[in-house]
This record gives sequence, structure tokens and C-alpha cells, in this order.
Amino acid sequence: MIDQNNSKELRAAAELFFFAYRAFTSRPDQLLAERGLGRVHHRILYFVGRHPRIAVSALLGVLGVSKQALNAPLRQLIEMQLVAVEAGEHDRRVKQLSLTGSGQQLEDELTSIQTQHLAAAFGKAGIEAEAGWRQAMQAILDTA
Amino acid sequence: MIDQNNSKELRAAAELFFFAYRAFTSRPDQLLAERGLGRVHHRILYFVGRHPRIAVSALLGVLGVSKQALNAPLRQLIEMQLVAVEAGEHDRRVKQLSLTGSGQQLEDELTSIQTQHLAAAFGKAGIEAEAGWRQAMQAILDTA
DNA sequence: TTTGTACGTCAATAATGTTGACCTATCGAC
DNA sequence: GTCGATAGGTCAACATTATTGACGTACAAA
Repeated sequence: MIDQNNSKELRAAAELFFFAYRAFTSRPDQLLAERGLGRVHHRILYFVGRHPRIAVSALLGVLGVSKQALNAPLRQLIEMQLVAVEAGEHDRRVKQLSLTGSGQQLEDELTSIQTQHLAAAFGKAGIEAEAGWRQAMQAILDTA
Repeated sequence: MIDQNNSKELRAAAELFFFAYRAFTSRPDQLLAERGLGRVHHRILYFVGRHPRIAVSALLGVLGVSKQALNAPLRQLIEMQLVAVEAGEHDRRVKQLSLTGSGQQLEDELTSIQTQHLAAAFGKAGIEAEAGWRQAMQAILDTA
């Protein structure tokens, strides 16, 4: 299979990863742009939706960014009433973030673009390819 | 398999894609940063290496960016003598870009990090998973 | 000669990041 | 109650990687 780490096949795989990811993000990017938002907003919406009542510092951890990087887009989402904030139950310093109804709707819309794309791709590639894709992706995480 | 486009499985796949891509780019990013370079520099090195004597406008097309976005990083790589420029054979307006020796070395080093990572991941996931991954990724491109 | 093309530059702006420092409010330990 | 630690926010400066439009020079084609 592999004779050398820089083999053509592996290079082709790296290139495929780049182009596939670009294709995967391009349509959500357009919808975001129409609303004056960007990828980091989608990420916030996604992970807040995924972990209701998540604390700001936990969100920083998941997204892997600094608090300054998060502050402007998060504040924007709060001002647009897409994200709600409340003080922590056991620690008033903590801010717990949740999606509002409209926040949930937007997040669904955005993520739906991606899941529809994946559904179409997996439908085309087949069940076994899908399973292989998940396995390989998980391995990419495990070997990072 | 799939009952709804926003099903848990598809959402999990979208999330997996995000985290896997982040893992895939993080180590090359570090090496780039050590040299005062960023991802767009790597992309330039990669595609110039992939298509020796590529014209600037073709590179713009492949990377999908504007000439202004390309200009600063490309000039930097030229000044660092990682990319060489020569006028086109049949049209002196055209600038044909190639990697220098040291440019090729750096590109190899950067891409090697990625291909080694993929080799490790595919080794772990297995041959069938690798094939499935390629198929699914190609389908993501085909269904964009 | 005129029109079209390749590339570069100016300009302004934006998104998404980084680092360090400082501040207020709150918590936990003593 | 006091002191040190923590959560979050803000100021500041900066960087990377993008966008748009406009203008200019050199070159090619009609």
C-alpha cells in the first residue's frame, strides 16, 4: 500500500482533504455572509446548541480560541438574541450560554446545509464508504 | 440508516469533519509559524510544486482567492527565495512560478507532516476505511 | 492603432486570530 | 474577615487571510 510517506497517494489524500473541506464549508459560508456572520458565529451557535448552558470558558476550550477572539462574535450573537446568557446556579461568576429559539432555528438551518451535503455524499459513496470515512476521520483525531 | 437530514449521525459526522480537519492542520501550522509563515504560504508552495510553471492567474483559480489576497504571501515567498518567477515563453505578461530547491524542501517538509499523519491514521483505520474515506471525500466534492 | 489581457499596487475594510495587561465581581480557603 | 484564586470582560497592539473597486504598466491580439 504505502511505500513512502510522501507518496503520490498520500499527497493526493491530503489534497482531497483540503478541497473537500473547502467544498463542505462554502455553502454555509454564503448563508452566514447573508446574515453578516462568519464561521466563528456558526461554531458558537453549534457548540452552544450542542452543550446547552455551557460556560464561556468551556466554549473557549472546545473552540480552541482565546477569550478575545470569542468576545466580539459572541457579543454579536447575544445582541442579535440568538444566544441567551444567565448566571451559573452554583457560581455567579460563570455565564451559562444557551441558544434562543431563533438561535436554534438559525443553527438548524446552517447545520442542515452541511448534513444535507453529507447525506448526499454518503448516499452517493455508499454505506461502506461512509463507515470507512468515519473510521478514518476518527483515526485522524486519534493520531493527531 | 438516515431518517432525517439533521439526524444525530449526520451531525456527528459534520462535527467529526470539523475536528479532524483542525487536527490535520494544527501541526503544519506550528512549523509554518516557526518560519513566520501561514497556511496560505503552504498552499502556494504546495500548488506551485504540484504544477511547476503555473501562472499567477491559474494559481488564483486553484486557491480560489483574489490577486490581492495572494500578492503579499507570494511576494514573501519570492523574497525568501522559495518561489522562482520567470516570464512566460509565449506571453511575456505571464509570470510562471516554480519552487526553488529550498522551496521544494520546505514544501516536502510541510506536506510530509500531513502525509505522515494520514499514513498513521489510515494504518490505524485499515485499508477499507481508507478506501471508503477517499470515496466519501470525492463524493463530498462531487455533490458540492 | 486600438482593444483586451496579465499582473501589480493602492485603498479601505473585514473576519478571525494572537499576546499581554488590567479590572470587577465572585468564590474558596484559612 | 482577609487574602488569593478564578470567571469574564476590556484595552491595546498586532497578524493573517480574505473581500471589493480602481488604476497603472507591459504585453498581446485584432
